[in-house]
Amino acid sequence: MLDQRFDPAEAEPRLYKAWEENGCFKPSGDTSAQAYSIVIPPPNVTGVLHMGHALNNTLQDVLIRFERMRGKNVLWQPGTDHAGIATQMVVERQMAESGENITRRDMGREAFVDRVWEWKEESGGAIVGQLKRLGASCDWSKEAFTMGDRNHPDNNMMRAVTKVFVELHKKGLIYRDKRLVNWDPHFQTAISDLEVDQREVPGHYWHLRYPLADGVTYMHPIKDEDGNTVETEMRDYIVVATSRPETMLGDTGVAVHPEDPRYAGLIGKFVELPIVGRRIPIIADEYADPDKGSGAVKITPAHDFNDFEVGKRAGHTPLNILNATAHIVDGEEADTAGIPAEYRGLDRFDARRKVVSAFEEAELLQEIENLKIEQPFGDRSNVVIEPWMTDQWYVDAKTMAKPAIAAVKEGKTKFVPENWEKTYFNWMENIQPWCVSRQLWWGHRIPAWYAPTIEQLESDQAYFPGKVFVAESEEDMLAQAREYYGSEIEVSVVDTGIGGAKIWGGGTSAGKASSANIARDPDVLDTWFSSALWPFSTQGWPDKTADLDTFFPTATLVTAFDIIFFWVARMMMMSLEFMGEVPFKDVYIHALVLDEKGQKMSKSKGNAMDPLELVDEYGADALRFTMGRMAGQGRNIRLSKQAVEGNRNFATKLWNAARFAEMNECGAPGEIDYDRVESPVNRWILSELSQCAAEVSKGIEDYKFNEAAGALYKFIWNTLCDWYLELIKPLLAGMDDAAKQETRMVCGYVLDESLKLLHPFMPFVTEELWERRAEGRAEAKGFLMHQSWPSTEPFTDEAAAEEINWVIDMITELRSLRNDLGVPAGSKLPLTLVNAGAEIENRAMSHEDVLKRLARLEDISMTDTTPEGAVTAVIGETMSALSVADIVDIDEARKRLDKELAQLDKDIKSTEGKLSNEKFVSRAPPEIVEENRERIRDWTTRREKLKAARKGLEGL
RNA sequence: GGGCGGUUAGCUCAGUGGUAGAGCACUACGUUGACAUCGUAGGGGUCACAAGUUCGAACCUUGUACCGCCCACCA
Repeated sequence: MLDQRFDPAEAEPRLYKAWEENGCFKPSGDTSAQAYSIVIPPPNVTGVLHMGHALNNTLQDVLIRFERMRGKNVLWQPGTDHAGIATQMVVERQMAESGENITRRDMGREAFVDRVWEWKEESGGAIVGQLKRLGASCDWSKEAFTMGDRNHPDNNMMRAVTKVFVELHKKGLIYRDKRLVNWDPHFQTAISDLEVDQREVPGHYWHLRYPLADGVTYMHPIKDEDGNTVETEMRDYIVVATSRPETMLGDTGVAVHPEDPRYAGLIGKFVELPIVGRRIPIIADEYADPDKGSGAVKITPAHDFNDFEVGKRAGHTPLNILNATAHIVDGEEADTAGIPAEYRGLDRFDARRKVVSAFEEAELLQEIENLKIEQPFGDRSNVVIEPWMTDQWYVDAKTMAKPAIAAVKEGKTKFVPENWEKTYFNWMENIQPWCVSRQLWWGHRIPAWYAPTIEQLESDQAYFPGKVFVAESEEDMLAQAREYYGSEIEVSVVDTGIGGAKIWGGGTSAGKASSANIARDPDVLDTWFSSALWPFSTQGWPDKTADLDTFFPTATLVTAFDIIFFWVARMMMMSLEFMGEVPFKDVYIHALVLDEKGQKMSKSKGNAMDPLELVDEYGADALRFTMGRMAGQGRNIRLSKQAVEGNRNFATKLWNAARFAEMNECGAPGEIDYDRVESPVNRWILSELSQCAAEVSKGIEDYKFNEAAGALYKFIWNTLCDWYLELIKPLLAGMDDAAKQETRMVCGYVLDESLKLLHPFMPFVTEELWERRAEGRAEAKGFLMHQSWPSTEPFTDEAAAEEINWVIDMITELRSLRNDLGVPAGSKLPLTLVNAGAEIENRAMSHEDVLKRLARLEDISMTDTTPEGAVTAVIGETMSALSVADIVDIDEARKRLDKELAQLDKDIKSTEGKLSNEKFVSRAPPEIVEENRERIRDWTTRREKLKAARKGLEGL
């Protein structure tokens, strides 16, 4: 006997364990079947399941369970991402909080990395357990990690990353370059453009006067509000504006537009840079916009991306004024830039204040403008990013993007919804070199080594970068080195163990002429570098494996749009380069999960909903179904607790339908022969079922999860429970054994088929019912999750549908009538059908039990003449008489008829108008015209009957 | 500055040319041994605005307004 209700808290862990222990998530291995694979977007190993994960993984699991039931050889590849900065951050924080009073630098690189591994093994990957609670049917035996397994240093994940780096380097697609990067002074590492957030913050423009050198003056025009020059003023200075005054310490020039008449005479002259006293030239460059600010712009090539380009054009050597922690430089660099002692070592913001007050004191501060400015912030550190000159490794993304663009253009990979292709193209066509080196310790170490060149060695010079060896292993590197140096020179590998890009900038003393010290690049690769290989590295690449053959390329990638650039684009590039194929056929981009007010959920806003709490409260099925029902294409999803509650109720509804089936001995018949089903109500539900099956399949195939889930909701609740189960009650309680047997069989069958259709969305409650409806069935036939997907062949019986729909309409209208006329809910009415005609009379008689039961009728009789002293109404097209005694509100009956007559008149009139329009009749498709004609005929008949009924009410 | 999307019932949203829909909320009534995590019935919308295309527009076109988001080096 089924319990009163489903208990997710008890059932879900039990069912999940059973699936897992029975290897249900593994591919079927049926090589004759089509392979279907999805790689999970690997959550950070530090991650905690949030709503985005819940949506993302629910949708993947729906696809996976659907295709598995359709008989494909299915793999859902799980795993986690080592998440360089995030993980290093977590462990460092933990160390700080533990009171050990030891920093990562105190520990040294090796010990720290060990510590991170320990953390990963002990407390990392909690999210995996959370995915299991959602019901994710990943093949956990294949769980992967972007850093591989430290106990097997030869693991393929490590080899894959190294191989890719080395080969790209060989092809010239990875190179070293010294240029401006986005430098994060908090983490002291370079980050990529994508890891920088532009945020609007309150700020200022300081308008600074730079005195002209050599006594030069010029006439500056003063304009009025309309832009007309009203007077001119003689100036011995030029005004520049900046939001970062401290950068003036590194200015190498002032640029004006070559055609700006105001400054034409100043080009080639110099300004005397305050504070540092350096003479810097006024140059002409089109970058200077005459309409912005004063039209003159200070140029700081070492600390601004635009200025870098301008400086390069003008032949200026960039002057670095900041160190890795964004303090003003000291020592040699400070000497070069002429930075006064009192500025050296200052924090950048202290330096800013000091610079501003120096200008103020010198009466060179023309104006301070208060406004909002866009500033770059590190997306993880939340500190202001500085453009900074460093040596880094870059991937030539521009070259690699070309095939990736073509593949989408050719339709080898499709975006769903399609409009995301635009976003993809826009990004790819304007792609910048991808900075892949990070000054961190946690990650894939760059397989590059630096050594002195032979010339440097001979002259005992400091070397940097010297000779660069890029190799898949230290042995390979040493082989290269021996070949390079010859047998005379001894080679030894040293590990400086110190991170930070600048270590190479200072120069390292060379070894003696007879021996060369070689040091490995201390930096690691951007986490996304290894994530980019995920679709093939997880299948064993670079080894040739059976899994790689079978499951690459994958079928579908399911992800949110915010990851298109970080991940999708890079997987495309890497797959095409190394596998010669796209990594996935479809990219389904789903919505973001927002709160009820449409705000992004975040911990800091305090509006984050915890998916696990919802699972605790309502069950995983309810949350999953909610996600499914809301996952249309494009839109954001606003999640509310109420919605989840409603879908929990849906699960309860299903559960109770199963209880009803159990009580009425509607068992599990297995396959049934549709042709032998006779009763219209049973034939009708079978046709409704087949339609539902088709809609669910189509919905999932087209990634219209909301349509699939909506069809299920409607079928199970509104069709199956509200009507079918009610309509068969008389049959199940009746004396006709044949009909009873047939109905039990069909009811049981439809319920089982519904469980299959619902399973991808609600795996737990359906699996539980599958087993509970026929004890031991799981053992005999296997789990529900391994059953075959229901047929989507249409089964229709129009006659049965028409008949049952007539019954449904009749009941609905009678119920509505009773309500409107104030008939007490408990009282049973006698119903008389007037001149109904043979077909209707037959229907009424064959469904008498159901009509009486569901419309609360005393009895049903037929007559040829309108009865005296009765209230008549029109139901469908049949005039029906009800005894006056039962009707509480005759006035309401009149009103009801009047209202309906008025509406009918209006409808008829407007449709007649349409039909009398010659253009409509001649140009509209004939079936539409006919539809309108028929409508008028029906309405007119009905109107006649309504009028007669209304007349009958006059005297009452 | 460029791009994308949105505007339909009180709320959250479906609905891509043929009589405006669902869930929740609301109102009334609850009887039938699957279900009160429920049932039955009901109220509620010039589909943001304007012009156009069409026999016919929530839907196609153009424009306007407002709201989101993404990308971009404005001193």
